[in-house]
Amino acid sequence: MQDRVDGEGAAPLYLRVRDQLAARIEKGLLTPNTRLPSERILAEEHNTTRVTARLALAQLEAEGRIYRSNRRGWFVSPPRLIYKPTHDYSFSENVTAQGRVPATETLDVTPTQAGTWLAARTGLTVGDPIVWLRRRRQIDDRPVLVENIYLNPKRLPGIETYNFDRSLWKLLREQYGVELRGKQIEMYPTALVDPQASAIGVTAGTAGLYVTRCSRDADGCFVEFDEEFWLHDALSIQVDVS
Amino acid sequence: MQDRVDGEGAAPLYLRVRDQLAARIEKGLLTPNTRLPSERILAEEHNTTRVTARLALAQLEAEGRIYRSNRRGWFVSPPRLIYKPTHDYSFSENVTAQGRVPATETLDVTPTQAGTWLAARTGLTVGDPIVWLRRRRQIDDRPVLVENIYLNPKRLPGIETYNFDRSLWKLLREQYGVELRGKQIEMYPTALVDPQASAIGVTAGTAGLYVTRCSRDADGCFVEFDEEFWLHDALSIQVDVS
DNA sequence: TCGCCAAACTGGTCTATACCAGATTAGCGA
DNA sequence: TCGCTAATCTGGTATAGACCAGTTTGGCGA
Repeated sequence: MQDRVDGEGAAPLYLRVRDQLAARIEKGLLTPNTRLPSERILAEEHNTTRVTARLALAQLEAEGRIYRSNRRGWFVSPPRLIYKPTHDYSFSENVTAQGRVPATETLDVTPTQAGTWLAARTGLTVGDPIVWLRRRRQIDDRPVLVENIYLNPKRLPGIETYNFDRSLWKLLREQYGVELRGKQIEMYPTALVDPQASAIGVTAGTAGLYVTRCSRDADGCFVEFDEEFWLHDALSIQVDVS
Repeated sequence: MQDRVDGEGAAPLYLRVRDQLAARIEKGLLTPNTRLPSERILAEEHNTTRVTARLALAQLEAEGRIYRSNRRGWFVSPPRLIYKPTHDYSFSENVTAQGRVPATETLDVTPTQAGTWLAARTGLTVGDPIVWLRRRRQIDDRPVLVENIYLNPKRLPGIETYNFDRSLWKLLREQYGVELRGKQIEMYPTALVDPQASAIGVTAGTAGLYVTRCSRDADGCFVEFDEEFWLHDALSIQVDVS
């Protein structure tokens, strides 16, 4: 009731809080990966409550300008990684080339069999052997994606014995002479839910981008199916067609 | 305090509400474009408050399973439109081919000049003439995107005199003999903010997908630059590479 | 039957508060 | 100096209301 400076066409309070924070970021007062004032402080600064402060923060989060680290605070998002899913660049090389520091962790390697879902997308037959690989990848110590990779052991015998904390693309090329040719890519924005949200260390419901990629070698033989769950603010996709 | 059926590892209440709604949708009890129970009803059904009910709804919205219509209620999302930005399909044909009903409205046509931002992305020089076209496109009466199109009048003389409530791609081909060749596409998830949010009729902060496309003809001459703001649940992107 | 208006209903915004669990930090004791 | 503990701080979840501005609907009157 106290400080209604606004005229008739005033924006909602939470958008004004948003604007004030956005301005601080644009002016460079808040730089990438620095912590924002806590929700309680923000609420106090604007004579409002945490609920409203959180609305403003959620808005900026949806825009990809800030992100949250579980119970540690809100941070300014770094620039998006430019990602060209049609290229064979390795994640590590791509991240490094953009002046960032990549890291990869293998979460799990399991030999299994193709189910109906995978069979329909790869052309395999249900029951065909598959090596299922789960990895988490980071940029500058921030986990930005988890992935499920389904490898074809018929084309890649002994693949499960390798170490996967490096470029898979290099491994395929150097050890198996694979030249990837055909690729079908599909992607859409969606929220990350468990188990992927937990694996990345974010709350279920955090905005993400779901990307799948089916790769074949020069003979059209199925090599790998990749399913990536990205944080929505971590990347910008580029595709060039000629 | 009353109905804590949960053991020690119970999920938060808002996720249980989410699960119950998600199950109703999956079972087909709630079909695309039908209205969900109101927030107050949902809160009552689960012996909780609107705040918690809204958390559950926001979760499903982030997943792209439901959408909101301003002060009318929450509705089940229809399937995503499959969209291949590397193809020259017209929006109308693509939507029709998937059994849906498309519509296009021209919001604005303005002759103007290229600014630094557009010049950098198109190879034009600052000050070059441009025809700026704004359109809104719908699927089954739901607005799903707004777009800014920047046309090159040097390559397309008299372009501003046409009606744009139809396929631009057909217009270019039939009236100007344009065969689009080179294309640079960039996209990333972000929230829709004004003026795009208002133009689509959603609240600022609604999740979206930002897509830009720079098209050239067979001679490499710049034809059009397209900037699309999609609702995040309305589309699935597919790219095939060979 | 038709058109209008008021009531009822919807989500949008907001206050004020509470308790929890995990992360961080300050300080104390070995 | 080092390591541990306890206090403090953070966001996560939740309650219980309130008022507003559009949308829809029901009923009344012409």
